[in-house]
Amino acid sequence: MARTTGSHSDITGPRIREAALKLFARNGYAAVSMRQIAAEVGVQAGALYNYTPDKQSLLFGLMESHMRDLLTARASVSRPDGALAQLKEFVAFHIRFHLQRPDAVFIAYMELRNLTDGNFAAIEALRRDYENALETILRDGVEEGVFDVPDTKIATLAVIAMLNGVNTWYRDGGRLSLDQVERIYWNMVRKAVMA
Amino acid sequence: MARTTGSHSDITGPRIREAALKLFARNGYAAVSMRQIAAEVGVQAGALYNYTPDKQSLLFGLMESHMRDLLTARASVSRPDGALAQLKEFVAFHIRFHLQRPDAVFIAYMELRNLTDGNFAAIEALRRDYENALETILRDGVEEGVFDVPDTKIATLAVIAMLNGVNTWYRDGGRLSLDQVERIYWNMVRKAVMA
DNA sequence: GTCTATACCAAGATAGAC
DNA sequence: GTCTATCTTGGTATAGAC
Repeated sequence: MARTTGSHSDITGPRIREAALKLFARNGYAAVSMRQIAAEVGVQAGALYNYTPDKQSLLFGLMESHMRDLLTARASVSRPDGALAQLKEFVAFHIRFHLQRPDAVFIAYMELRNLTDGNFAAIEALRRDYENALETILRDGVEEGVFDVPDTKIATLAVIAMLNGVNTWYRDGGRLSLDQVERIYWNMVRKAVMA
Repeated sequence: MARTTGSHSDITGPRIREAALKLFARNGYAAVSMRQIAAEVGVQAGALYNYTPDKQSLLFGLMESHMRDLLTARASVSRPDGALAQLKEFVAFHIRFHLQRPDAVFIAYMELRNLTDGNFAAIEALRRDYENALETILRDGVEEGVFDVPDTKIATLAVIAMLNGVNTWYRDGGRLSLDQVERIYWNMVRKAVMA
């Protein structure tokens, strides 16, 4: 949809971010040009620089928003009693949240190496915050005697790695419903860490 | 190490592949230039084209070699009796093989989107072969009654995702020895799929 | 087999008109 | 706020001398 000259500051910004998200996820940050992003939005390349100082900031903004959304969403779900119930809630939350925004998830861990050092550190700090939420649950469960894991840090990374895998194969309308996927993964996670 | 004019066909080829492997893993295929690879080897950019028709072939060659190495290595390990013992052997094999070549592993699944369609299909076929080896073990175990998983395909992907996670954090000389890592992951995998 | 030189093109980013 | 035009840099790949 080609655009003509005019003023659209209120909608162009978000559209640039949407276009960049989609293109970065599909082709990779380094392989996507500012001209491609502009074409997707329907403006000329120069116009992008009214909204971002440079390409790197565009990438960082996308990743930072994603991580903050994740932490905010996680902070606002109900917290049941007991480590087992909390782990179940975490698994459900993680799967649903990540399946709802596959592009952002993909970027958030495929494009880490394309961040400048400072930006990388900022994203890593947010990621660690999220991992710590899960590790706390696992540690509590070990104390309660309901979980048995020799190393909570490694168990944390293992569980997250397993859950992230869902994003590589799940498709809406596929063989399994979201509820089924959630149940299957919850069972594997539960058994893996149970005493 | 700058090089002077001369003939070095027998060593330059492998060195180009090594340099490309390292640089692609560190910075990403799209972000690495042929000039950078040449500089790493110590030749001029034009000389690379005596060894590869283009950059894409260089990437594909690296990924294909890696996948073939994986399948060959997997085919040549001893196959114990019983699904439980085979799963244990698989976990140990997978962790050790992948930790021995982190750069190739990283490329093999981060750079899939930079392959042309035909090259992508070839790599995916090899990957499926490897996944099928694990799925066969899980199916056998379910038949034997030693495993209980509702869906062997998903369990396969979940186990591989969990094991691949080791590559993101393990470092030689770190807090845990390779044997410890192997034991911890084997315990989680075993419990996750056990009846 | 490698070099130097270069053709050709596309990248990120900026300037100034409207 | 967006456009057109352009600057500058660096990309892949090739040609031809040594």
